[in-house]
Amino acid sequence: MDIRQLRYFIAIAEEGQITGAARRLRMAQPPLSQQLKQMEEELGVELIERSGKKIALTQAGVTLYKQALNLVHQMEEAISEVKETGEGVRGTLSVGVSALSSYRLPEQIRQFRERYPLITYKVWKGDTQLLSQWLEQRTVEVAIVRLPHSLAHCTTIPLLEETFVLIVPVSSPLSQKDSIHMREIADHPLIMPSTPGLGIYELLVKEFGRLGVTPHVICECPDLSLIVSMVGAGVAAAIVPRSAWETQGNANISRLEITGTSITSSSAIVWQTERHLSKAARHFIEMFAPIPEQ
Amino acid sequence: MDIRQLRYFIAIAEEGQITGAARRLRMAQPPLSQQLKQMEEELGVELIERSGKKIALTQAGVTLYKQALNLVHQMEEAISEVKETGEGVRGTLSVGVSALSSYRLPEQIRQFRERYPLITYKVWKGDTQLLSQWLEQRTVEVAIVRLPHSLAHCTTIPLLEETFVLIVPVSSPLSQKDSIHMREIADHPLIMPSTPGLGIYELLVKEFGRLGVTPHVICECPDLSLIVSMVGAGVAAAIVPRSAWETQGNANISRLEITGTSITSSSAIVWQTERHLSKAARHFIEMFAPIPEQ
DNA sequence: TGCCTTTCATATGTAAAACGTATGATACGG
DNA sequence: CCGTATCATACGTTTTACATATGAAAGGCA
Repeated sequence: MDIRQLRYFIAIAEEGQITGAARRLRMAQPPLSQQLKQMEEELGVELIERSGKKIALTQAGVTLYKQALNLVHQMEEAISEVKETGEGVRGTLSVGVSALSSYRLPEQIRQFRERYPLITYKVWKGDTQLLSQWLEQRTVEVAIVRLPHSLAHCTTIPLLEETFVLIVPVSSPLSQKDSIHMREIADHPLIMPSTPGLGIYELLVKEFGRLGVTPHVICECPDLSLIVSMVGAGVAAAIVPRSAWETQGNANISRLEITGTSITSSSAIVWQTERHLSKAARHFIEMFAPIPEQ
Repeated sequence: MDIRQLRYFIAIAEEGQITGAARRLRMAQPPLSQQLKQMEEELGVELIERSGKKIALTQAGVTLYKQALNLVHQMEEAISEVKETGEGVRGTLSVGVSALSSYRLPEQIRQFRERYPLITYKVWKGDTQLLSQWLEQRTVEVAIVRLPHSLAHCTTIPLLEETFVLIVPVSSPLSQKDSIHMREIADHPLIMPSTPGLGIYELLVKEFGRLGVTPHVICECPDLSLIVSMVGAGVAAAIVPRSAWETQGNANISRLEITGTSITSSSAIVWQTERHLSKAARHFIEMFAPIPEQ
């Protein structure tokens, strides 16, 4: 018993005759009679009542008809779901994010969902070491990290570059200003974003060095929302990517533009070069940038 | 795409390799690879990731696996349901009853349900003319009537014979007695069961005639429960089959054995001889008596 | 590293199954 | 009563699923 035979039976049941059903199925009548007979033998049940010219469904026939409708429908549903999954319009996307990139993910997912509303997500958050492990084990297919990173065997596509801003508590005298020179920042206690393996901390320290000053770092923290909380609580000021301010900022915090420097940071989307990318992941990446040929 | 291929894919997914799946399916490995390839082409989707020796399901593969499990299960359910219907352990049984037999039907159905709990019922109640029409149109498959009847082209199996009893209101002086002679009944006003086409009325009248008396019939009624109600209300006495008293009797009614006669009545189960009987109907009939060969 | 084993893919032949054509049997309608 | 329509049977053809033989490539082990 297979789906083809179920389709045959549906046609027979709905046409009320074998000849008509055969016409509808664009096939000859004898093989259809033959298939019907075969089904009856396989099931050990009469499916139609043969009284001369006309046929009528037996009870078993009615049962089979209902079931067949259902099964054929389900089969079609299944096929289209598999196709959609293959095309990446449905499926599960596993994304790893570093702590310093995670705050942008919700917006990225929101945007992606507009185009591919059937995709579901698994989001993992961890430091570079964990991300590397997850990429290796295929726990995640893609990761979003801060550049520069130290992930091996990966293709990296940088996302939008962004400048840094200084966020300060509104209680601070600095909150009266609109901007501040990089060199001047070194005079104030600072909280710095820092995650093992991520280069932002080194990048900033090197830039301070180029300007001949040493920052007064009172706290390193890998979690941006925690940094923002600390600033909001009046602990100190912090240098953070502009988008971090835009998404996490609140009334307790003021933002100062940083002058006298041109350092930027960018997130990047990363995946293992040699391994297979699901269509969903491919689409996700392509939302930001074209994927280079292997 | 058919069920067979779904089974193949389930084996591949669960074994994690094609060779092992082929072993489990008791077939050679190449045709299985071939079928898998064919499915992928039909769906336009990669189902497994080939990285050398090992295989892993793609997202589309996972989707298909889940769907396949579901579909194969549903197919098996459907097949067994159809088989059960064909064997008459499931299905719908349409029964017609004459008014004079209907009061026994609940017990018959209760009994039948013990053996075939999956059967559902459609019960129709009407006079002989209607029953005949219903049998003809296949509105009902079988009918239960009082003998003798006048149904054409039907096979009749008599059920248990039963004698008649006289039921009287407890307010009647007759209720003091245990039995009464048939001839004596003619002295009292009577309600008689009577349905067009059913022979009970004629049977009883003829019996009175044989004894040289004429009954004093003040009411003819085709509905037994109505007769019982009337007796209970003190309208008159009534001659009814014994089982009618047993099932419908109540505290307002006394029963008297009838002596001086040996007339009996029996219900019978009836169906159209030349037409197909569903297995459910066949089993229902066989609960009471073996079905004669055609 | 090199060899062996395991696994998947390809090629080709064979057996089975589905299908089409031709034809016969039977019932319904004019 | 005959013509037409429908289902069943018989037989040949095509398609397709399967088996065998063999090649390619990757992982395991010395």
